[in-house]
Amino acid sequence: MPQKVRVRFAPSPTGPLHIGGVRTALFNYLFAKKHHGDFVLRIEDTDQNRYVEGAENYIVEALNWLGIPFDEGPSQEGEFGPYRQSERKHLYEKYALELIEKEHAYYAFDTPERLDFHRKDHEAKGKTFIYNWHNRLKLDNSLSLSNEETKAKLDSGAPYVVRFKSPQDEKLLLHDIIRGAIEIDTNVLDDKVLFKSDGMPTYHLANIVDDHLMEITHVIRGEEWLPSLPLHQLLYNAFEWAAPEFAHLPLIMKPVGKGKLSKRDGEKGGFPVFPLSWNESRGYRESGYFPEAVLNFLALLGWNPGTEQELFSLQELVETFSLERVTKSGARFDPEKTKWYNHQWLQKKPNEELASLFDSVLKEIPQDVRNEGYVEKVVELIKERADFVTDFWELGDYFFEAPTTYQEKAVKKQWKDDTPTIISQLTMVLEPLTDFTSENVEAKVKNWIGEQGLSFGKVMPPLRLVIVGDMKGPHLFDIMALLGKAESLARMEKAIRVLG
RNA sequence: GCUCCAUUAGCAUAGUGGCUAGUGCAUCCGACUUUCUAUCGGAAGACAAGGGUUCGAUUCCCUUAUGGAGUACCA
Repeated sequence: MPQKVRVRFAPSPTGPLHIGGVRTALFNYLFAKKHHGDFVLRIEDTDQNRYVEGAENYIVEALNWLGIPFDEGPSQEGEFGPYRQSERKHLYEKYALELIEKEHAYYAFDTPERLDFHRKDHEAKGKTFIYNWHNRLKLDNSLSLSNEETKAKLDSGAPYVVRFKSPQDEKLLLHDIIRGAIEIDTNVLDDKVLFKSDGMPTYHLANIVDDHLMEITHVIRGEEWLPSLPLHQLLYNAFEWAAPEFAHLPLIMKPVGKGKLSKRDGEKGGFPVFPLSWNESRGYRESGYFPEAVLNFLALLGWNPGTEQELFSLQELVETFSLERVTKSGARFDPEKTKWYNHQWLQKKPNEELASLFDSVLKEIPQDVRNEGYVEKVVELIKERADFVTDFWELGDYFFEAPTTYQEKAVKKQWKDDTPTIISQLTMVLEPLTDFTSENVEAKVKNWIGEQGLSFGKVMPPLRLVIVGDMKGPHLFDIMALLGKAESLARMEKAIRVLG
């Protein structure tokens, strides 16, 4: 019977989740749901020095906002809890000892200062200090010391760490779902610390132990972990545990320049790098992005379905996703494209929903101009050219307030000596209309232009200026119809007074 | 420096041992009987370089270059 798929997202609560972390979470979620498995959130807080207040809540809130909640995690306990490593602290030591027992690990007493000295010393000579087979016997540890000496040190309470004894002269054949086979020579590996002198495990130990205990079947994480894969594989071997499958996701790179995407890029480029706001940094949510759009662009960053479809709902992503179709190389982040995704999702939203979102910025506008579905009709006309709900006001302010000023450049270009006369005559044409629909007004105006032997250019642009105050907006007659006869005529008369 | 990973147009990517290398964003140009950051139509633009293997390579192999990651008692 095949094992149930279980994946985990294991962030460190050292700050807000950034967009790369969110994508890792998303891919884990998609993979889990595709295979009807479990998505586990595990908080990797083994480094007390880097703990940041509020970061864990932030992570949970971000996942919820995006609609990719975890099945098990803190405050959502399953049978594999607890889900914070700090609360699992007591578990790890015995595994470290087991490895020492099996001679896959050893005690090391070297002080951080001493190691630092070695590193600096090597660096000065143009060499790299690696704590492993070639020098471990010259360093201060239970391999170089006799059993008695080691015991004496331990008994005296001397601080120690536990290091992994990486094997010598072995060729390790690793497998990654995205990258395929990876071969590595164990001689270049160093003896990583597994257990710290403060009594906490390092990431490496805690990670392997927890993944095993939590019955994780697939480890899907960022490419920055690829160099740790040999160590992790070796640890599974040492414990004689079956290793999960691994998939290392490509990194998300800066829009311009070198390196991976960072918080500063967002500040420079004026786009969010966090799902939710964090202190001064605005999040995608606060910038007006829909969770659907964020999910959508994130999914297509480093993954594609192999078809030309670009717009996916979460459900469609779950159905279509596969790790085999994840790209191998880093993906440069394109903030422009994220807007396009939001634009697309905005078009899909019902006018009613958009209107109610828009309504909240409209609270200063008197109720009587926005009753009877007026806002919905406005939204219908302007949404096509909007990327965000927050664009609506800029795009359609004239639906709520008559122009108080007229765009200068347009006035210069469009407002000729005879324009006031034309507009004035036009008011008289429109005055008797009882059926003030877009089609009817359009027919009347065009007809009149024809009768007068005028050109469209002489009438239409100034008329737009008069109604809108600017040379923008959707089809002019749609605007006039929605504003209504009284308001349209009032604006025409006002413009004649103001612009003369 | 060392180790590992990658390399199709400005960006994200599809794809193939052999027809004009496909798509989206961005760009430019047209159209919508003259608004537009919308829509529609069109255009331009790529297989990093050099060696092999092969009848033939963007596709397979090697080298170089470039980019990325790691190299902590951080994750």
